Amino acid sequence: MTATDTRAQLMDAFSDQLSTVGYPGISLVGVARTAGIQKPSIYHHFPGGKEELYTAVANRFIDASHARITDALATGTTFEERLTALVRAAAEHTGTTISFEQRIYDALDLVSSSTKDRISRRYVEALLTPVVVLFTEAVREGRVTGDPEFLMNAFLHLARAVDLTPDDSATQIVDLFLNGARPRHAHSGSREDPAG
Amino acid sequence: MTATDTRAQLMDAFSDQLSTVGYPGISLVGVARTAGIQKPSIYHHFPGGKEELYTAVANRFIDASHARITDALATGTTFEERLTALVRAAAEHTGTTISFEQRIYDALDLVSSSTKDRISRRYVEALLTPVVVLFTEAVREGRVTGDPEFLMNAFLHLARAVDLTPDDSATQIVDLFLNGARPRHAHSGSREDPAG
DNA sequence: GTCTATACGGCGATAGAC
DNA sequence: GTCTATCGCCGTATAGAC
Repeated sequence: MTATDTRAQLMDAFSDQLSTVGYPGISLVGVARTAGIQKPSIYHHFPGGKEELYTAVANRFIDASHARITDALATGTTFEERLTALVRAAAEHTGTTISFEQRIYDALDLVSSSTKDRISRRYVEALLTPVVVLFTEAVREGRVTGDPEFLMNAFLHLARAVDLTPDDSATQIVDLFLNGARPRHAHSGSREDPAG
Repeated sequence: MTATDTRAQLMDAFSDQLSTVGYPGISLVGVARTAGIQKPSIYHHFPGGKEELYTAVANRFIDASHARITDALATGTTFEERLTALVRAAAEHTGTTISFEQRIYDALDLVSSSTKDRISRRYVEALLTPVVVLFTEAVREGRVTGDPEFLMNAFLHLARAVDLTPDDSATQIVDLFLNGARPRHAHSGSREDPAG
């Protein structure tokens, strides 16, 4: 087993514990055992200990999410398709339990301020800014109205509702975001007729 | 200082720590010091220790939130006003830091299954069911379309976007929820190309 | 790279005095 | 009701052998 494998296994184990118990609840001895080594060996791969392990995991998550977002934006041809792909991308790292992304975010106030600043900046640049850019263009093209930052914030919050209704809720959520919950009067409705 | 005061102060201190560091990160000695007593005295008021303290705090939060929701639903005369009041009620316990409600929820997987079951059931009955009922009636009356549970879930997620834009975002969020982000009058802008 | 052994502190929880 | 004293466990982190 090469060093890279052990390093990756440590990050995997740390991620699992982060998802379930959160940063303060993580036990490094449990992380080490899951990775098949003893606790002190962690400090060979991550001399900074728990916080360096967190930094590595957070950065890896941000990079992976950024790639998913970029793919989602490149995949869809229409605006709706891009939004749907974004919701699905957000759903990928949203398990049946607590969101991994939420745990990453929660831990920011529990690490050093330099780590917090570094991760926060990368988070905004890699995950939020692309969505803001998308909505800025969409507003300019007249597809949606409103402040792009507000739209980004609202859309990402709404997208987190996807995990609880696994059917085909991505399209439902995009439809709700674009057209609202109110029944559409008259023509061009892709929904069923309003009752009562 | 009466017993009730100390008990309430312990719950306040526990709530503060729960908001900032989450359940596993809470230190009972810190909770005791904040309440002005020593650690062992906690067990006089809460013989069950950390978990009983959590149960008390969670139940108090659920009761207070249920009251806020009931008030919100009673205050508004129109459907929109009720939704706006709900968003504002949700924003009341959403500080600049991490949501207290999220911390309550996160801790459910870290306590005994009986506690989890009890809190979860009260949570659903007191906080989710009233919103489902509201949407069930709204669907029947034709104000909105869709599955009431999906609408409840989407609305509550969207309502959590309120804290980051403190202006008058409650009405913005309700407007987005009801009418969507799409411009309502298609002839006002250049929408010659509805596709990507 | 990984190990054994250990230092040092904080944790929840208990016993028993007052 | 609150205290002092203490138990046993687990936490991160380090030292040093191999």
